[in-house]
Formats: sequence, structure tokens, C-alpha cells
Amino acid sequence: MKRVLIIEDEKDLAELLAFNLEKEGFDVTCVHDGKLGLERVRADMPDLILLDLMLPGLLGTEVCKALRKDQRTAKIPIIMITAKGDEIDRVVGFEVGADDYIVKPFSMREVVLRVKAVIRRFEHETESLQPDLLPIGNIVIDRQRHTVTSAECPVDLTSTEFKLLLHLAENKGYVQSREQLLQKVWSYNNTGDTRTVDTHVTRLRGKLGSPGDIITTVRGFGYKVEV
Amino acid sequence: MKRVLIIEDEKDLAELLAFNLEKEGFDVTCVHDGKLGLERVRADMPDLILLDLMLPGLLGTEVCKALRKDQRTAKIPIIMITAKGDEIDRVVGFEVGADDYIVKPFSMREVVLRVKAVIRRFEHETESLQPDLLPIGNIVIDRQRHTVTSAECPVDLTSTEFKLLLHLAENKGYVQSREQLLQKVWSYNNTGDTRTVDTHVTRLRGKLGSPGDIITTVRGFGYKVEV
DNA sequence: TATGACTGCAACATCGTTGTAACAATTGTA
DNA sequence: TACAATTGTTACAACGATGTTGCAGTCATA
Repeated sequence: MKRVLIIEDEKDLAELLAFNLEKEGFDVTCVHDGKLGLERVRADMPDLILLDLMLPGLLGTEVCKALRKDQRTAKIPIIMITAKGDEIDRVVGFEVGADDYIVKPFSMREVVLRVKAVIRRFEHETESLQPDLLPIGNIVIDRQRHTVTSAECPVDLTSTEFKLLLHLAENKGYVQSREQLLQKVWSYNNTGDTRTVDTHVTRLRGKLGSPGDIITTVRGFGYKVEV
Repeated sequence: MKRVLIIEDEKDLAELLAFNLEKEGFDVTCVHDGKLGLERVRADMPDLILLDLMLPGLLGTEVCKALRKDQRTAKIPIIMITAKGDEIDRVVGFEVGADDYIVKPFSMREVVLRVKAVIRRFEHETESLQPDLLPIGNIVIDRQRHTVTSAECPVDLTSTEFKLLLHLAENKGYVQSREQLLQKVWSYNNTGDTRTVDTHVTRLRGKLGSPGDIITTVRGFGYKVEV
């Protein structure tokens, strides 16, 4: 169950928000003052904060900034409630750092949807967002990002080198002849100079450093990746 | 124009479905194998998937589960085609996660109606549930107001530039080929000079200033946004 | 109608990448 | 050991992909 903290000085509005969010299964707490709100966040560590821009004592923007500065609370998503549309640019920009905003007047349905959406987004972001990684030895290939790390260090590969490494890794354990590689990686139908493969293997090994040793030479046949 | 991917091993049936959906104005692609289907989904990102339950190689249920696990594809609606009625509970339930099903034998009219209904339903859901704000690096994109701030400064983008930035940001980390971008941002099906993309990327980078560096070039493949 | 913004395309500049060749090093074999 | 075959390495010129700019056509708006 997700916990939401509402920091809003208009008590009627706060309770209305709380009622509707609780109906949707959220665990809601209300605070009516900015300074108290800050303390409450640190005590409760909620999953999301609904924060009014206009607060007595400490402005909503100040609360937001303070939360962003503290490493512990920096990643709690904040939705700002604001009356004026023209404040928005400043609110959502880096200066203040809210994650979403709702302009008064708003429907309860809108608030609930917005809260759910922001929470969903943050769940995804914090989740290990690594769907299609191909680890091989001490090397990790990321197909989507088109990036490669060797011994945890990012390596900058050219397009041909990337395709070559990927093909060898996807067929790990199987020896690939130079002709096969030219066909698969280079899309050559006729046979070009097979020594081209050697050149690229060398460059690849060089860029990968010592983990590149998993690309082994099979004398007389070709290359393979072996762990 | 909405794009539909059909994953169905009976080629005759697949073509019949394709014919009838194309007649209704859909852009249809067919794949006859589960594993290929998965790859195709990730490459094309269709708006809806018609998926046969009984597939050679990889079962339809497995394809469905795999799509649901990947954050990028989790929200693409799936209609399952099934021969037996008794599987349905499991198929549309949480374990597999299809959004609708059609039992063989079915009329083409029924399929078309079902496809349209599911697409309509999902259009509303994705609209209302998306947060308005998409912060990425030092850039904040406001979907609703169609505004962008770069390093807290409002930036004036044209509609094409906005769509381009939004699409790259929504797929952050994933390399988008020029062809994909033309399809998603420009709605070009096939023709078009892919260099047009380059031009707009340049203009976009220029307007965004130094925070625009998050749009990185992946030589030989396309562009991506990386933080 | 005139103006201005936007768009797509073409042309040019620039820079990284690539294939080839030449030479060095290694391996296998007689 | 000597020799041939294979592979490793390096350098370099040509190529190609991308960055950039200008321009004409289109569209909307005043």
C-alpha cells in the first residue's frame, strides 16, 4: 500500500483529497503547515507528496527545494498544487524540482489519476531498468543502448565492432569462420578480403582490454567467444 | 494510422486477417513465429498485437508474458486468438495478461470490431494516465501544455521538434533508427529522406542549448537520449 | 494578398570509420 | 632448425555517415 503525504493549509481541501485517495487504497496523512510538513516527510518517508504552492510560514517552493537538497528525500516524487498557471515553468524547472503539477480548480478524478501515474513512473525508474543485457565474461552488451562495458568500464565501439562483438557473443562457444562473419556482420554475399575480419578483431580486443581475451582464435577456422 | 502486428503461424489465416484489417485502414504486419514476433514488436512498437495462442517454438502465452515483463512493451494491447474456450480464464487473467480474446471460429467482422474497441479503450487509458511532466536530464517536457524548458529556460519548439524530442525522451536509453523516427514522429510508412531526421535533430540541439547534448548520435544506427 | 513560420530537401564541410596492404609475430610441420 | 602457413599489428587513403546551412515550397494568419 502506497503512502501519500498531503501538505495543504486549506483543511477542507486536504480532507477531501485524503478521502478520495483513501478510497483508492492509498494510506494518507495530512499536514497543514510547511515546516511541520518537512518534519513529517523525514519521519514518515512517504511514497508521494502532494504539496500546495501557497503555504503559510514556509512557501511550497521552499519545502520542495529543501526536500530536494536532502539526499534521503530527494527522490520522493512531488506533485505541486498551484492556483496560477504562470508559476508552472519555475515550479517544474530545476530550480524547484516538482515532478508534476495540478492547477486549481481540479477534479478529484484528475488528482487520483495523476497520483497513480506519477507513482507508476517512479516505480519503473527505480526498478532495475535493464531488459536486454547480454553479459559475457567480464563484458556486458546492451542491445538497446548500443553500449558495451568491459570490466565495468564503458567502451566506445564503432558500429562494425559492435555488430561483430554482438554476433560472436550471441553464438558463444561456436566457432565462426571468417566467411560466416563477413556474411552475418558485413552482409557481404560475395567473399571480400577475409583478412578484414582479423583487423576488426584486433581493434575490438584492443578496446576491450584484458576481458577481450574471451575472443579466441581458432587457428585454421575462425574466431569464437569462450568463457 | 494505427499499426497492428499479427503473430499467427497459419499463413492463410494471417493474410485473411491482414486483408480485412487493411481494408479498415490499419497498417498491418504479419509474423509467423513467436520468437520473431517478439523481436518485431520491439522493433516496430505496434499499437496492437493479434496473437495466436498456439504457436510453434514459443507459445503465445509465453510471448504475452515476455511482452508484459518489458516496460516498453507492457502497455501494448494484446488480443489473443484461441481455439479452446476453457483456456480463457488463464489467458486474460493475471498470469498471462492478454487484454481481450477471440475464439475460433470467428468472423472477420468480429475481429475488426474487437480490434477497434480495444484500441479505443487504450487510447483513453494512456492519455489520462500519463503524467504531464517528463523531466529528462536538465530538460522538462510538458505534454499537456506542449512546452519545454531547458535549464529552467522556456524553449520555443515547433511541433515537429516537440514530437521528436518527446519520442526520444519517452524511449530514453533506446536507440531509435532514422526509419523508426520517421515512422513514429513523421508517420511516414516507407518513403522519405532519412536525412530529414538529421536536420531536425540539429535544430533541436541548437534550440535546447547545452542540455541538448543528451540527444546523442549512435553512428550507424540512429539517435538516442541518454542521461 | 502579403508576411512569416515551418518543413523537407539538397549541397557542402567535416570527421570518424573502414578496408586494404604491408610488415611483424606466431604456430605448425618436416 | 628452417620453412610455410596463418594470424597479429599498424598505417593510411578513400569512403561514408553525420553536422550544418541555405533555399524553395507550403501553410496559416493578419
